[in-house]
Amino acid sequence: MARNRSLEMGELTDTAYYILLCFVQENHGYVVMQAVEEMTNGQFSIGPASLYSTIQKLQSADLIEITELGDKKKKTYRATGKGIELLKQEVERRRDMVQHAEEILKSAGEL
Amino acid sequence: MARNRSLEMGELTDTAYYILLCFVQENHGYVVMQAVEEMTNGQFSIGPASLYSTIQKLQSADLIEITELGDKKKKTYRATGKGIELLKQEVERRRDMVQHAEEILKSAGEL
DNA sequence: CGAAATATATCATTAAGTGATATATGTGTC
DNA sequence: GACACATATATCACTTAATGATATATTTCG
Repeated sequence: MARNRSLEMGELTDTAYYILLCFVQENHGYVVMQAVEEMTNGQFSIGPASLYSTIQKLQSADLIEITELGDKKKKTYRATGKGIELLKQEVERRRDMVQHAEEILKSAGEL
Repeated sequence: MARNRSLEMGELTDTAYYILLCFVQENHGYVVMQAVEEMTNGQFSIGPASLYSTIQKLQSADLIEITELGDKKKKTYRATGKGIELLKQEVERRRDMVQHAEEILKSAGEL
């Protein structure tokens, strides 16, 4: 859902949502690719190009931050307070999307 | 989320999701703009450019069909069987996305 | 050592979303 | 009947998001 200027608008695309979610815990970028694949049983996957370009955007928007650990060669990231807040908001928005659909499908006899 | 080739991959962007949802009931395209605005209390909105370009894509993918009514001047659309199935699947995917986030946020003490 | 997994990065391209704008029809009202 | 306003559809040019392909270190372990 490449919704235009989604971060500026306070919206997360599915890709950004999953990446931000993985950084609620301090993690390497690489972990995201595996974790999302596993979480969704392969339904959704994020490749390196999407991963690292989205990480840069999340960082610019101050939603994640680099957390330098002992060794300087690997980078780890963690969601900022602002990132956590946006994530919660976006969880809520998706919950609403599910509810909207349930109502309409139900009243059409499709559920 | 402008997830690339989302329709081919069997995924709906948020925009496509809401448009398809509005066509569970037979409706004019125009209704979508108002209904989404109202449903989401203005949080999410779809302009004419997004609306009609997405309608064309949904139609090409056989997810909605034109239903010619009495007067030939207005077009109404309705989700196809295939469209309803994909919509249900995408509702489920979003439900999962919410659940994934709840688990991680909860175990991080953020919920 | 050598292979495989881990980890990060960039380039060029495709797809999605949008702002701006145009146009026609319908409805009510003064 | 003229005017304003909402309804309804459409397209162009542009920006942003996502990706495929590819490259390159580093680490782990047999």
